Amino acid sequence: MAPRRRRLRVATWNINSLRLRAPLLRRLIDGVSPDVICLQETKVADPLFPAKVPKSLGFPFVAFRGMKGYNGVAVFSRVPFEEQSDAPDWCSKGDCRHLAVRLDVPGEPVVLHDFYVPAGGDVPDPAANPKYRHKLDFVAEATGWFATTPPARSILVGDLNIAPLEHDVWSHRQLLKVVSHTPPETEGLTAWLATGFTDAVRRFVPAEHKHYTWWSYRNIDWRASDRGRRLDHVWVTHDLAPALVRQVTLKDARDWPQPSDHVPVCVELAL
DNA sequence: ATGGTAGATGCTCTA
Repeated sequence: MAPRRRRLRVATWNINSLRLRAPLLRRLIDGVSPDVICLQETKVADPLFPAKVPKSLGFPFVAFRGMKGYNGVAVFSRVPFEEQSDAPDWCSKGDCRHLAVRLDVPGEPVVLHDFYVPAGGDVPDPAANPKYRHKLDFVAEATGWFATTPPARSILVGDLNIAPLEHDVWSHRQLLKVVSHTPPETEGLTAWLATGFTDAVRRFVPAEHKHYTWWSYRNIDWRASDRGRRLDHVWVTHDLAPALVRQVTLKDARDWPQPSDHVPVCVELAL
């Protein structure tokens, strides 16, 4: 029997509270018909995880890692998967920022990483700001891990909290000293990418085009001021790059009722 | 140079 090609759509979204915004997942599903949804900032401890939410939306395969109040990641899937347990506890903090699963797709499995990188606080000085130091350490540790465990047939998504390119922010010059776009962060993220990945979204959106996934709640009119940043990413290993079909960034999600400050990003592959 | 909003939590932290 000839192997059947299969389209795989993977969406990533910083939902900023799963329990509060679960109703919005219907809009995400109607918008991009994802096979897999990776969430960040679920903000729910595991014993309180709303298991009915993914089931009722038609996603029977679920993994989650959460804690009280902060952080938290989850994967909802229509495709069977096995959770990988060999990933490190980044920076030994046990703070629920990563899940890795092995998707049971036609052919060899595809490994999917869902990351929530620390935001890093306000002051871009690792000596004065432990949150910024943690962020840089986290990225460096992930870079080291992928460098010594070279990834293949892998997808890495998530809120990486860094906008690496000049046109991933509304003003490159004005954000060079703002956490999310400082040289130590963008250089760190570039080194992590270089452990074996390609930036899937930028294969479809030219580097000279402004492209954002996050707009602050603190702007009265986010669309008019358009002071956005591209903090949410989809990377694929080089062996999967030829399979990339399209990307969709659901900018309209920023205007959904009671929105997250991040919008979903979805990538489709023809495996 | 400043402050603006949002969510979980519980007299404040994180983003």
